[in-house]
Amino acid sequence: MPVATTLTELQDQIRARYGDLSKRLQQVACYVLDNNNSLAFDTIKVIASQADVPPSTLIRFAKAFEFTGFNEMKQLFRKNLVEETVSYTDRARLFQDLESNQKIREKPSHILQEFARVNSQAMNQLAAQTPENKLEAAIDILSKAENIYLIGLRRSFSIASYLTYALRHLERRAFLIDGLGGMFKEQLSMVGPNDAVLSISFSPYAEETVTLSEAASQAGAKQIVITDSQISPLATFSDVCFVVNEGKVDAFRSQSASLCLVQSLAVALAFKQGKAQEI
Amino acid sequence: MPVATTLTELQDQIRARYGDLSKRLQQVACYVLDNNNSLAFDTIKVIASQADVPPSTLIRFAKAFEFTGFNEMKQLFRKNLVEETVSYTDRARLFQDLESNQKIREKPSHILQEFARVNSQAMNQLAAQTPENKLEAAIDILSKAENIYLIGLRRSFSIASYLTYALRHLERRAFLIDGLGGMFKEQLSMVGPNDAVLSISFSPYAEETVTLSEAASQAGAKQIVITDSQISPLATFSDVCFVVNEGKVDAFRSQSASLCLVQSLAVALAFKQGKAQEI
DNA sequence: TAATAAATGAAATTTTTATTTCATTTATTA
DNA sequence: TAATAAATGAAATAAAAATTTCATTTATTA
Repeated sequence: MPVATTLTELQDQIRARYGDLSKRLQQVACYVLDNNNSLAFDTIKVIASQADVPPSTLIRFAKAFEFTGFNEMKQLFRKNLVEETVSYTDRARLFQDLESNQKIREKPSHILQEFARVNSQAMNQLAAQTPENKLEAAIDILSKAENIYLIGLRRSFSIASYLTYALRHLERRAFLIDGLGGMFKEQLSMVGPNDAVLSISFSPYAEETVTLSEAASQAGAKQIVITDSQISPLATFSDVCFVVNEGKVDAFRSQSASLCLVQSLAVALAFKQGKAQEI
Repeated sequence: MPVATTLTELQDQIRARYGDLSKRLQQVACYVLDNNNSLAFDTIKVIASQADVPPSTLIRFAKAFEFTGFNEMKQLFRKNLVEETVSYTDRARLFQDLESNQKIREKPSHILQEFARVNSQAMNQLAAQTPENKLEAAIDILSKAENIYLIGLRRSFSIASYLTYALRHLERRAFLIDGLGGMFKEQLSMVGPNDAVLSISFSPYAEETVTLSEAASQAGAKQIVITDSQISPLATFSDVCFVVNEGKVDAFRSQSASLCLVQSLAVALAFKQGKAQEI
């Protein structure tokens, strides 16, 4: 029997062989099957005392399932725990380590596959980590705003322009600050306390975005921010701040999670307005 | 200031004191705020090398926030990860049971979760169904084109604008047809046989996109098309046609798969050009 | 039941990890 | 700019972990 590479696999193996294990190993098996978090986090010593066996038995157990040591087995539990929440940055790095074959890494289909994988993970993480009340707060701001200004430059421009499109379809007064004709400031000059500004900016933070956000903040407008770090310069002015951990393939940062967030906001707003029409 | 007892508390403290920290400690602060999973799992050595500081700095950081050592701080991250996983699982189950409950279906967090799920599926399907040779062909066209014109209106504008941004960063001569000043035709008037046109359009197909594509085709330019059906009007003129099946939440069609495709094209092109710089 | 094999656990050993120390660099202040 | 303080990082040390060893117990079988 080959060594298990996922937690599910391992659990199946344990159940299959349970009857043949010695008394002590059965005791370990029970603990292992029922305490995933403990296995992921605790040291051998702690696990041993909780499962009421000596440490050496744990190592015997791991070796009985073809692992080179207890730590190797432990990795399955960690991987499993992380899968639901991992920042895809870490995963991508891991993948690089394993996948040293340059020829394969550069194949377009492989890149597409990697992006799909990485983006899935990033979006699921976003969904798991974004608290209900932040979303509610953002939607509340958007639904009450007289005018909504969208700021997103360079890399973030596409996201901002999508949201503008969606908001317009919801018949909201949405204005995309695009700096056409160099008129950044002019485009925001009418912003007031009844308005909302949604800014999107990722490192390296576009200077104009920060300046404009600050200006809007001083004008008393409500601020929603989408950014990539808790200490983004934009976070300071924000009423609601979404920190999005985007996926990466090599050095290439994705945008999917941000797009997903923005779409969700638009759809939730549509429901709130009772306008469930197509976007 | 008392020692933090939850991750949120710690994050607040870090943000509050960020400005007063030394350069190295700020560097640690950034890493700590943005890499929860790494903090929960990795050893000091690993974290230190990823944050690019010596191990001792990490311990200084922990002590600066009143912890007795780094491990004490680490516990907050572990606790948080475990709690998060639990609530995530619970939520998922809850929604399955109550799928028909309108109140829940309209909750923003549910919408976000649904989009994440649906988009993951769509992207993975895209990756699985897009043949290598189509990708190769598209990249070949892009890499040989003298000028690249991007057409995407309304819903597709954000995707087109993202690709324009990416191509510009790869130092390709990319031009976004945005119809500024009503000059659609004029923007495309210079297109010739050595150029490529990439059109993006989904049902209902924007009339201008179809017209422009046709014109470009007659001018002898290579055509890459991203659309949602084999029988899209654009498919006719195309040299390479990607059919993307986007995810939907209720009637709301997503864009993630298209974005994923477009990013993959850009990255693959970057590799081909040997310019693996950040996009 | 005696002889043998398998399982077990305490303790020693090895390995890894966290922490401290201290010489050096960098920033601040007089 | 000299003097002083703060910050830094390499390397030593301390602590803790994982693993192995081996004497002892328990089970198996001739």
